[in-house]
Amino acid sequence: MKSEFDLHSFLPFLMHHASEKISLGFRDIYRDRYRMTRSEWRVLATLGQYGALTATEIIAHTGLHKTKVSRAVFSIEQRRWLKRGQDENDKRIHRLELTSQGNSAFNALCDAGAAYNQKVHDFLGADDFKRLSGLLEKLNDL
Amino acid sequence: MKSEFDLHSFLPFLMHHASEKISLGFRDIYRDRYRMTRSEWRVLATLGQYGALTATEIIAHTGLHKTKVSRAVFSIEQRRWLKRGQDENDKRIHRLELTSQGNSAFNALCDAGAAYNQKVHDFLGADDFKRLSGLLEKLNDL
DNA sequence: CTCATATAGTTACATTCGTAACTATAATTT
DNA sequence: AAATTATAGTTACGAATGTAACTATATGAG
Repeated sequence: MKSEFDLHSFLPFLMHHASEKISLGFRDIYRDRYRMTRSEWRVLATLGQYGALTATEIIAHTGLHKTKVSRAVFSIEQRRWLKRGQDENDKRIHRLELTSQGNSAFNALCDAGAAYNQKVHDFLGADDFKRLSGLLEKLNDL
Repeated sequence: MKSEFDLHSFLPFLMHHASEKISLGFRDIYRDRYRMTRSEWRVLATLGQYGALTATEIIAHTGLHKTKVSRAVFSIEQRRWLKRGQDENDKRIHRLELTSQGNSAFNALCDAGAAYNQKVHDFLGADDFKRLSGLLEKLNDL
């Protein structure tokens, strides 16, 4: 073992381990209720939160790979949870927007999500939760 | 949009986003140099750090799914980077241990990993880095 | 205006992944 | 000891993923 290298302070490991734990905990909920993948849930939630967006804007918000977004949009569209609107100025672009059914599903999952988030919040305590959120946001600028 | 629910304080999103950013940054290194997958790198690193382990112990350390570990071990074994030793008392178990070639590869990646980790460390600053590591470790007990 | 380059998004293909079923061995019960 | 249950690890198979190539449209240079 190299002395300068320690798995316990190697951020890619720590992050990935914790992230899997946290995201998989909530995944069970949307997977069991709606048979959604993680990408689909993230796209739904992003559209639910921000309203109409293009695929590229969803990518900017989520960091998802463009093929994941493309497939998730297709799949959510097939459920009739979103509709595509043509953009007048740029025919390459679709304005993606949740239908009322899509919004209902989103709202239902928000409730579950808020409850889940609260559980983590309580576990960490308000201060540490806030600190963690802040640090994670800061990493986005790396 | 539900008022109680905000993507910017929803931990599964924050964590996953940040985690992908951080782990993918380093993945380029082991992927380009050795054509390794993330699971393979994690298994290699775990064995490098802790010495001989069983597959179950690797799972305990990393949180990886058992099929990922099984496949990663097979693949690393094929590179001659690890060897399996039979356990005297329990024939189901293999003691997995890096060969000297495996250790060389691990050491080389440690150097790159330490450099990468340092970059993040410098970006966050020592205090925030330490705080973040601590919070991530705390989440393992959730 | 035409040609070259860039961007938005989709798709084909090969790889990777997760679930569930399986084999082999160990531990426990009766 | 035989039967049952539990554990370690592997594998088959379908689902999800990433890379690279592709289509369509837009933008910019000459």
